[in-house]
Amino acid sequence: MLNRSSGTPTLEEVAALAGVGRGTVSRVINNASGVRESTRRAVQRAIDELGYVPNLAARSLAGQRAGAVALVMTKTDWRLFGEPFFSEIVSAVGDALDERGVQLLLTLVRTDSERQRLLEYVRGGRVDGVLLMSVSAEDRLPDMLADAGVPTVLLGRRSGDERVTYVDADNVGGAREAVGHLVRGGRTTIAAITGPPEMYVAQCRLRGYREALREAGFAELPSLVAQGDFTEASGRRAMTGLIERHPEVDAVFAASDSMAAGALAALHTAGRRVPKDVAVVGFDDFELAEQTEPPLTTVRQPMEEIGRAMVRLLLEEMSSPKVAWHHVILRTRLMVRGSG
Amino acid sequence: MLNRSSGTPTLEEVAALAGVGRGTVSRVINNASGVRESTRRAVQRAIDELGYVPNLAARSLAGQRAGAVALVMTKTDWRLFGEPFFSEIVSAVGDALDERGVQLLLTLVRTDSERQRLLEYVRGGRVDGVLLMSVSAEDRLPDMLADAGVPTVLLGRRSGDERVTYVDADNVGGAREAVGHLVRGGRTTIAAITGPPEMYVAQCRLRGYREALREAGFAELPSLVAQGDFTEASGRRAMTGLIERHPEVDAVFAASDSMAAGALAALHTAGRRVPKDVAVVGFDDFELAEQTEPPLTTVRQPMEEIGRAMVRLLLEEMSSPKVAWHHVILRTRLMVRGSG
DNA sequence: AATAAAGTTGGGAGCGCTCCCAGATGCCCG
DNA sequence: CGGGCATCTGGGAGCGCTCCCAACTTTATT
Repeated sequence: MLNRSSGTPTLEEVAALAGVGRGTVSRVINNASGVRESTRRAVQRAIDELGYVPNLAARSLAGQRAGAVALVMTKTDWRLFGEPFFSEIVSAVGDALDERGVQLLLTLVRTDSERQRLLEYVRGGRVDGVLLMSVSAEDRLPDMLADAGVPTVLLGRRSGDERVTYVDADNVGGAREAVGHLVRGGRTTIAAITGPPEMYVAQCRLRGYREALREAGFAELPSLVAQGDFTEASGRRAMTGLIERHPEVDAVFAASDSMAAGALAALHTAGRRVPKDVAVVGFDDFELAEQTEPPLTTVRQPMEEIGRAMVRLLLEEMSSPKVAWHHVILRTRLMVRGSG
Repeated sequence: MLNRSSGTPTLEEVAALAGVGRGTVSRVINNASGVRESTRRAVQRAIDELGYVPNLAARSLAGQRAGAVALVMTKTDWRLFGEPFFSEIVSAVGDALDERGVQLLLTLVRTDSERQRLLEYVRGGRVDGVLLMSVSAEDRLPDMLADAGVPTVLLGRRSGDERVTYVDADNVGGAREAVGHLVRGGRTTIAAITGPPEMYVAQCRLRGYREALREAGFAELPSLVAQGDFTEASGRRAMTGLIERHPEVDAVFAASDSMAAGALAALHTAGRRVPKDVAVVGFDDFELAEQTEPPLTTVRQPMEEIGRAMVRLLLEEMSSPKVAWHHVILRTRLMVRGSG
């Protein structure tokens, strides 16, 4: 009985209308090769006429795959959602996935029970792979997923020898470029405000700062490095201390825009003019960066590319038995604005 | 052949282990009635032993429903994601849905093509219902979904006579309470900074302001009402104009926290002290509100309840043939902080 | 022109689950 | 102690699709 013209049309109905078999229609909608062009067109016409949309459930059931991947973010990420940083990645990931006909499941992991549920989800075959937004160094989730045999790609890495596939920006290079820019601008006493030392990304950015100073032939004063925790308040505090210790400071590299904004505030309070007296450079290119007074010079990560790379690696890992960890490091770009 | 002990266990394997039929296991995992307690326990034991997780795809295919709902947000919403406003709703929605075993699909609709894709998705039966975050007045998406026969619930309404099920906060009441608070604080020249007049939510908040003035027996001066567009910059501009026109202004009700923050900045520039010279009250209770100097007194919407109500209405509409539009208006709460 | 080698196509056999009905079982009452 | 009714339980019939192999066409080769 194929003539029930009610409800959503099925593949079988398309086949009947086009006068071909199910297999052929399946090949057409999956863009598989081995279909004569004329046949393909006929099938396509039938699809359009019926307004056929493949049933996802049937597809996953028969195909033994979910046709969906999870984009997991932790509580912390959630906060940052409004930032271009994340929304751009999510957009890029969404686009790239859509092109492949893979569904994106945005998943929020805040508590341990939610983490457990994710694991269950994944093991239950509801998703074929997992994309993890920034994970902290002590988070074992990536390893658990890997152990469960689930294709996984990380955004950023937890340490220098990450054993899971990841995509990261060139934090060292970005920081070096930023500080190099300060050097070329004639600054001679360049301070740094770093992130938590246990975070790999903070280590990288600090390393870039050091390398740039060395390249410039500057001595490296430990007292010129103040530690923050990536928040605005910590940036303010760090900058205040820096001014006290080194009143002669004429530039500062902050390892995040938030801290740079804090530094800006502290400099303002201390009566220093930016960029005249002190140049400030941040990192991330958050929304915030364009709204500060003056607008922040900062290092931008190629979000679009990062998102696309993550998807590419994940799909690769999904299709072929995992043979290796892939690591992709993407170049950053210095956005020169008013602050330095 | 049931003894292939490889891969994910199936319902059939659970049934075999428990010594019952498929139907019984199905009843147990779906919490259906009509299973003897002893049988239920035996099945549960088998489920635990095998670590059985139902296959979602098979379930939707057989059950003729997707078991998922989409939470749709527009480009604008995306921006606001970091705000408690949205993340709280998403959390609440996610929790409520999880309890019902329904999957949440976070969907981003930025372009027309994405809007088209959503429609296709929905029509393709990939989701059973749609939750729409703030939609603008001229957006026809809700109607299109309704026409397609898809259960839909809106957050907020597009106009006074919205013909789709929605959940909204009591914007009028919230504004009235905020302005009433200003009145009780002894303020006599209370200005308002409104949102775009074509937005229903802006109209409501303005109405609340007017009602409160009327209640207090104050005359309503049109020149005391300045228009903004919910952004910080517009709030700053509006406040500057207000100060020029009415140097005697001693309080301002801003229809959003962002605009209130802008007003704060403008007042600061003009040398007015807050709350001594001018009291400021916002609306939304965004993250921002606690960080301003001084912290912003504002109107908070019951996000948790809003999210839960949306889910409840959606599930209701999904299970029963749509017979009526449901409208739920939730009470707001005035958060009194330092600014007024 | 015959035969081999590609290139195409149809459709059977499930994927794991829900729905639903027939059959089995248990229980109460006369 | 048997009939009748309510309560449980088993399993057949799909849900719509992909995979895959056999069958059929077309084209190239000798």
